[in-house]
Amino acid sequence: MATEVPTIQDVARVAGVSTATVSRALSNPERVSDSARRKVLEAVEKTGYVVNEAARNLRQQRANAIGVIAPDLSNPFFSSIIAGIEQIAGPNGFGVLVTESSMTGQGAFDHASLLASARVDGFVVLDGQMDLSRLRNRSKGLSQVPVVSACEYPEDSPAPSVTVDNAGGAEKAVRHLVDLGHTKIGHITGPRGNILTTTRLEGFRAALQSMGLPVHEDFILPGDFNLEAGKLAAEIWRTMEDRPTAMFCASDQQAFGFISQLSRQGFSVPEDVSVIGFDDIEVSGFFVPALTTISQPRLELGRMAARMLLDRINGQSHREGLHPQLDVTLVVRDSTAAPVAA
Amino acid sequence: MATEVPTIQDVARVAGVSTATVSRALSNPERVSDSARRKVLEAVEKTGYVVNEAARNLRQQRANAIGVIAPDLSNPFFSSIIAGIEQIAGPNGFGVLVTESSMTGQGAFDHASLLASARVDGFVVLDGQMDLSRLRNRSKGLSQVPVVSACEYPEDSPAPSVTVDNAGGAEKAVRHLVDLGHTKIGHITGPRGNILTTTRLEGFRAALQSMGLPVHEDFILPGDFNLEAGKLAAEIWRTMEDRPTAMFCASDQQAFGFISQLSRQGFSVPEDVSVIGFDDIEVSGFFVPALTTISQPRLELGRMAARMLLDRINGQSHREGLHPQLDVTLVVRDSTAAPVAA
DNA sequence: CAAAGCCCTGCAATCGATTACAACATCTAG
DNA sequence: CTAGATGTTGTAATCGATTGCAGGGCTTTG
Repeated sequence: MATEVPTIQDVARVAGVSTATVSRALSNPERVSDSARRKVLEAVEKTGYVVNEAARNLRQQRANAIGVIAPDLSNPFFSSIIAGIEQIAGPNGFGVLVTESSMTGQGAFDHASLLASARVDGFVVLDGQMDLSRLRNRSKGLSQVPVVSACEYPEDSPAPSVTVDNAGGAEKAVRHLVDLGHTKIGHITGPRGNILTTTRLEGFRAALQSMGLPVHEDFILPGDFNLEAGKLAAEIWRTMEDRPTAMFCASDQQAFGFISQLSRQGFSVPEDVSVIGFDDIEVSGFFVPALTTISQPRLELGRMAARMLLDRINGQSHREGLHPQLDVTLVVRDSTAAPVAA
Repeated sequence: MATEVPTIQDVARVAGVSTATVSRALSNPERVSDSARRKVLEAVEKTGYVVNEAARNLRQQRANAIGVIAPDLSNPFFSSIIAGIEQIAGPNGFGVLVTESSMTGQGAFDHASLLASARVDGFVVLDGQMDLSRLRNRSKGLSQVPVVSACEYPEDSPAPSVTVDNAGGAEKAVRHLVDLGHTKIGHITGPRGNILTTTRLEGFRAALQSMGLPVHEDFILPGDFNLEAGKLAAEIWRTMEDRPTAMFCASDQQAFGFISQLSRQGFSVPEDVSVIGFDDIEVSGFFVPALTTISQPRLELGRMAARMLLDRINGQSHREGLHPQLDVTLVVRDSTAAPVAA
């Protein structure tokens, strides 16, 4: 029963043709005669032949796979992007190799080289913290590999990237709150040093100013994108003497943490404070209260990144420095409302 | 600048040794002399050499990679398991290839063969719906590949699997509700035909009976694991004349959908109805109200599956039919309470 | 001092596919 | 009828690493 795995030689023997013909019949069907093609297909069926990717990759000098370096796989935000990458890569015959960059203390280095060389034809990097230039300088082998950053991108990277309009999203959030009548608007930021953090914060500041509102530095609370950060921020908010009546959160998860902790303390949203998030992850519409947020096209982000990477792999080199920016949209739900009169 | 990728030949030339020595110096350092090893390492450094995985895989007849077939990447439940797989696979020198089985109408077939042959050394299958035996019969090539099912497993599969104690979890959930004083307990099931659905449902029934409570068939609502299903179930609950005072939901997401829709309709949890979920995904502790649920060791699930698969790949064949079952725990939070007196 | 054993190294075969090239058959046009 | 074009096929080189085998040098032992 446990027979050998059939090779192209076996197929050729069964079909009564050469291996060259088998190979051609499978990859360029129009280049062989009808009769040969039929014989080959029958033989493939009979033997249960599946091409050996390692041999093909070696010969063709390409892996038919792309690597994805994600900071945190269990974050639903990233997994959606990965799903988008899959949607493009799969049908194009590319496998998707996923690694979590947080895995080693060293950063993603060992994993990157694990994936390196003939293993993948390129990378999509979802981790803005990762030092791409170091990665590329690591070895000649790696420096050849095309890279596309998605979502977060290192500021100085020459690699193409696809992002969303973070500043614009922040502005839409602020405008929504202002339209509702808020004037005391706070912000919980993302983690320090993250490009998303800074662009959203800048967008927040710029929006307030353009609407003629002052920026209270006290209303800007340092945070992170996760649930815990929102909880911590809620504790700070509670202790403030002069509280903002609305908070713009850097992520939906953060907003959940914030709301959760507040309601545990007897406050309610949006009565005591309006909350708006960023991301529009799936559960946001089902939170209590349903979360008003800035919706990112996460799947499209992944799809576009994959498309760009595949193009580069296939030699249609976009000029370096291509940085498309996708639009975000405001989704109004139940966590924002007009402020109650003081 | 855009030089060729260095090969082992280049390293050998620079180091002044044969390729055999380079290969040995890198994979069996103790088998070469100190001086040779030093020369090789220097040459590697100088050239920036990275091994070509395709060539190695071809020669060694192994891919140093495992495939994961998941039903839905954007579901945080699965991505946690994948993270666990990664944690074991990575340090052992294995890459992780992820595919979404929902991707093709045909099921995961094309993807499976995409991954097949020398591309991966084995699979972890997270999709219980997938017809494993068909997959294995597809070709001789595939039938050789070791497979481990995790979480969901096809009932008749001979493949080893790692699961959690779903029936036990259901029982813990019911017991908790009974302890609180509930007697009218309902259940929203998972999707039809899913093994998790049936074991949890059976566990639910068995638990009620063992505690001397009747099973109201009307209180068992058909559902799915997602948010929408919970919302639908809430609509049914609302219209019931004799309503259960507590609901055991087949997943946390479902519970969120249920609670969300109820509160939108002016009901509140746990005052009007207690709700308990299953999974304990990250956000559950931050929901409003924080969700009482059955916690699954998701990371450990992935880690164990990866360990079992790696063992099989390395020839330490567990006897076929090994099916470890991990324990689940009850996590009491705020979505359950004693029923209000009628 | 010779035989046996060990360590280290290099030669060359090998993994399984793809593909350049050449050979051959068949067809077309002059 | 023949030169040339066209279409189909097979031969064999090739991708880059690993590894069985054999040989050379050195040490140990009788």
